[in-house]
Amino acid sequence: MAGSRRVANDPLRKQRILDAALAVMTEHGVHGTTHRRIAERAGVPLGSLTYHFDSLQTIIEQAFEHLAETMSHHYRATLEAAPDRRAACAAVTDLICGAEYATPGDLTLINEMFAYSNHDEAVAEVGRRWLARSHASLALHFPEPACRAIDALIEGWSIHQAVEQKPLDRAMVLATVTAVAAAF
Amino acid sequence: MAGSRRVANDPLRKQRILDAALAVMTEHGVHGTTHRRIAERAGVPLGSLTYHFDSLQTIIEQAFEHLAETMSHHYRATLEAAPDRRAACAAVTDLICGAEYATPGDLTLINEMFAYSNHDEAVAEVGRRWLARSHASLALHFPEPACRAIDALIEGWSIHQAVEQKPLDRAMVLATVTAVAAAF
Amino acid sequence: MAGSRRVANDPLRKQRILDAALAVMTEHGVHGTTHRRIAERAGVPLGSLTYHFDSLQTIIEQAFEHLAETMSHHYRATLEAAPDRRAACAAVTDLICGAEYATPGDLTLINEMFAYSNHDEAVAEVGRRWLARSHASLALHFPEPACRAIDALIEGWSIHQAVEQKPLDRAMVLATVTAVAAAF
Amino acid sequence: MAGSRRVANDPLRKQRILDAALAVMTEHGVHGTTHRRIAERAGVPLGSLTYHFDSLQTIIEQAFEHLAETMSHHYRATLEAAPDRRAACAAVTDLICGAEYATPGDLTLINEMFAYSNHDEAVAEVGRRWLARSHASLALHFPEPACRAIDALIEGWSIHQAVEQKPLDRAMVLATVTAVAAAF
DNA sequence: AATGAATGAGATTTCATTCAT
DNA sequence: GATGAATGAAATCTCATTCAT
Repeated sequence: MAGSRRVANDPLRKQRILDAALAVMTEHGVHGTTHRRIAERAGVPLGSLTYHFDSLQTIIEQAFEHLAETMSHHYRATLEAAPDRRAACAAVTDLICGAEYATPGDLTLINEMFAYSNHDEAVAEVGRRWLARSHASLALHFPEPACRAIDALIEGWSIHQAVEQKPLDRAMVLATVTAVAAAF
Repeated sequence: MAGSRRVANDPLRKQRILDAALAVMTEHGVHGTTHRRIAERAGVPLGSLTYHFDSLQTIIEQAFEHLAETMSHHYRATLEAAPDRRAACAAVTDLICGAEYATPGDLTLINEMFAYSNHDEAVAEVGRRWLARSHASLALHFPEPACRAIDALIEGWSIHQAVEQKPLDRAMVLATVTAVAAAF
Repeated sequence: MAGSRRVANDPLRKQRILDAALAVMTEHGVHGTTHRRIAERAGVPLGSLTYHFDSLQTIIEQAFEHLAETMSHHYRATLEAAPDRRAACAAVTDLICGAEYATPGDLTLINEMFAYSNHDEAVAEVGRRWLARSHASLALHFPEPACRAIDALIEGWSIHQAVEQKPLDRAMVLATVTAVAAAF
Repeated sequence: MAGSRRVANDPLRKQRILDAALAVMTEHGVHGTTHRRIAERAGVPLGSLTYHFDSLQTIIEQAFEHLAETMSHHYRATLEAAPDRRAACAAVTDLICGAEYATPGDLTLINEMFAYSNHDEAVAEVGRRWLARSHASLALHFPEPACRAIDALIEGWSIHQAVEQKPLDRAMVLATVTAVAAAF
């Protein structure tokens, strides 16, 4: 009857669930993330989660995948927009210091993701892809070893900001990035 | 003799529990850490955990505190042993690359700790003290801005190693550290 | 039909749980009332209790609420059926002495409720409403001060019967009620 | 050596424990009474409780026994001091209304005791003795049936005061007691 | 005589997941 | 296709009681 293909009532629901999952992980950490909290946050019925996703673990994995996707794109776009290495150094500095690159909540999520990746192969793969893409984006402007160092700075300072809850000294960051870029 | 002072049957038990907690967190992450797993690992009965600690959260907090303590000491000792800045750069490189500074398991734990610190004020404080002590140790050899940059490199590369599961290029690390140290 | 309204498999379950809770409290007292005992008595799985009720305390509160409701209704009906004050005195005497008003188990429960009300605000409110409704029912036949006195007799003799485990002297009760009614 | 008879270090400790038990029961109810809370309240070590008493139940039983003893004595003394029936009516009214007879906490405890007596034979016996002694004290002034009625008023109004948390109308109480005394 | 560390049984509660509708 | 009532496994935690000292 009428073919069994039907359009979902709420085609954005899966995405809404993943966004809610990220919000819950930001607030409560992976260790405090439950079906119920996600459902409440997303404003969808509880059964909807297990209907759309095999398990909580799957939700977490796909949520992190979505996060990495978004971040990597922004990262890529920012670096592609830089005309030369000097501009690229400034762009990286913006990525590190700027709240528009990553809100405090985003920094929390990145920490959660890298921590979780040690215990979940799918997320580990997401993390590796993230690093590879960052590396590729940086490679538009910097030699290979500088890419690795700059990427470490980005990760490291993300943690520092999350822990210390205060902004970085922009001049110091720019000087460091520039020095590292020039070292190779 | 005749004194009425009671003595613990197993005076090292608290520490054994904390060590077990770290082991469980390494293997399963904070999200997979439970009383039962810790008790089994420590070889103590379940009730022992809540006899010695108010809650699982308390155990996690004190375990991370213990971890930070140990790491900071090693960090400090390594830098104090360096006679001059060149030696200090090499020492930092060892800290970053060397498996004797931090086993893969330790790297996992550090990730867990910084992730958890976003959701637990006591651990946040432990994280801040960790950063402050690292900074102080580095300040034995480097100017203030360089300390912050080097520290970010340490944290960032810790994550990279944990995610990529492969050793860093020692020469590249040393070159980066040296360049950063010279930049200020 | 075809409606998407979900329907409880066992719509009377909540009430069954509350009834079971009262039975357990009768037999074991509030201090011996546990989830397990209630679940067993109600013939429902343990998880069902916390699915339907936030906590054991909530179950106890709602169970007492249900008890008060039932009792108050019977009380009201009995007094409304009395055509005049003489009949009302007889009715009150029946309420006090008659096992059909309150079984020994009910007397126990009433004691439990008033005792518990000193430690739980919700049950305290239930107790106050109970008293107010008793008072209103008595006020159909007696002047205000007599209502209070008669109500005290009902409560007091309930306790006596529960403690002494033997029936009251009906003539003495009737004489007392009549004397109190005439005193104001 | 030196004979094994020794004087206890703290001969009042048993009584201190029983007093603490009553305090805990007043605040938390029998259902919230634990060894630990009693020990803390009494300022004695935990092991002291099981050293002096066989079980928690024993402590509760003896505490209620002590309560009944104290109350009965006060009751008896008050009624013995009354020269005639009129004075006895006033004395009973004082017992019912006066906060010096029973603080709000005492009323709570009496409720707890009668509730608990339905589930503990030893306390049931204490309750029966209490009633018998009250009866005997009242019998100094009133005929047998009046004693039972007056006693019910005392118990009933105790509950009312505990539930309603406000004082009784003394004149109404006196009028009721007088009327009941005159009825037989 | 006295204690408090220690434990195991069991209490409350949470929660991923199942499944009838 | 979708839901939320329902459940059982397991999580956290409490506590009476034991017992080495």
